[in-house]
Amino acid sequence: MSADHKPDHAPIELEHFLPYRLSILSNTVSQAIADDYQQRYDLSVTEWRVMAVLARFDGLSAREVAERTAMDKVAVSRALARLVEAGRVNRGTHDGDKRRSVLSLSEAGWQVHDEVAPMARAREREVLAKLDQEERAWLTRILDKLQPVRQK
Amino acid sequence: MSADHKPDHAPIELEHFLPYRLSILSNTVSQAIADDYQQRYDLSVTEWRVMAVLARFDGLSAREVAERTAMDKVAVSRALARLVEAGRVNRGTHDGDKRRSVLSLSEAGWQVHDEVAPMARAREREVLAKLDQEERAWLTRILDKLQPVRQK
DNA sequence: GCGTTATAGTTACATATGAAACCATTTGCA
DNA sequence: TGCAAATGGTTTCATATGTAACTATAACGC
Repeated sequence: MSADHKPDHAPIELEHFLPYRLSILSNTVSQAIADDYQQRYDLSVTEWRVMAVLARFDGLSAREVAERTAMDKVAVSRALARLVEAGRVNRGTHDGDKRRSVLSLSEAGWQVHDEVAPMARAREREVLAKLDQEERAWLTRILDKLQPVRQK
Repeated sequence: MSADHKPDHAPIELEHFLPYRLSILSNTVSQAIADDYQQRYDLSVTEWRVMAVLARFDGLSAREVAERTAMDKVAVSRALARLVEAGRVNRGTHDGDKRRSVLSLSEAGWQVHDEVAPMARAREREVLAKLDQEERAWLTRILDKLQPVRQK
């Protein structure tokens, strides 16, 4: 009820606090997309991300997938276990290195990808539609500056 | 290795995909802050958020805390259980409604708050320091437009 | 070649999180 | 009043996630 201001304690105003705002926004956006496919395809966000990189980069190892998705290797391992189990990803062994896996989308995997990708893109467009051209350009520029480009 | 482009499948480029970028950025920023206090004060992010709103709004109920933190009531309930247990939050019962709790920071709670808040603010400044004045203004404007201002 | 160290990936454990069921109290209304 | 529906909050259960330990293979130094 009463919004007591305590000047001596300088409390943080969450609604203006960048980390908090980013967290809310990120969750809202990701959740909206996930809602589209999560139950329908029995596919988690991490699994979807793995599929997305395999769609672009065929034959990656699990470690490389982890790099490209910015997920840790355990998460990738688990996502892959489910994806292989579901027949959405083919897993082979690297010729010269038996530790490495060689991953690619299966036919079924491509089918799922080709249905989910447009939905994800559509949701992104919905979000970006709230901004005008100039704002979108600034957003890209700002994200580029804030993001410690970790492309290895 | 080979970055095969599959025009017939139109894979998503994660590194340009807004939801993905937001997710990475949000995690990076939040984690950096959490690292400052997490172990040192045995305080989780959710607990810290609860403390932050109680610092500003004294006497809230658990539900009101949930509203203000955009967390669900289960998460708030758990965070409060730990905070009360640790003696950082005082929990009373509302006069006219025995279901409601009446929450406020204890002395110890204020002490923790007064140490953590400056650290959080400093981290935020570090992030924002990567942007110039104009970019910061745009960022605020963009977040305002993307965020469906859910102040009830 | 052979032992040490590094790397790819999985497993185990402990903790976090969300959904639904649940209890207590209060509200709405016949 | 008195009872059905709503609300505040907690507990339960199933699942997700992170850290550390572990297995297998490969690379390095000599």
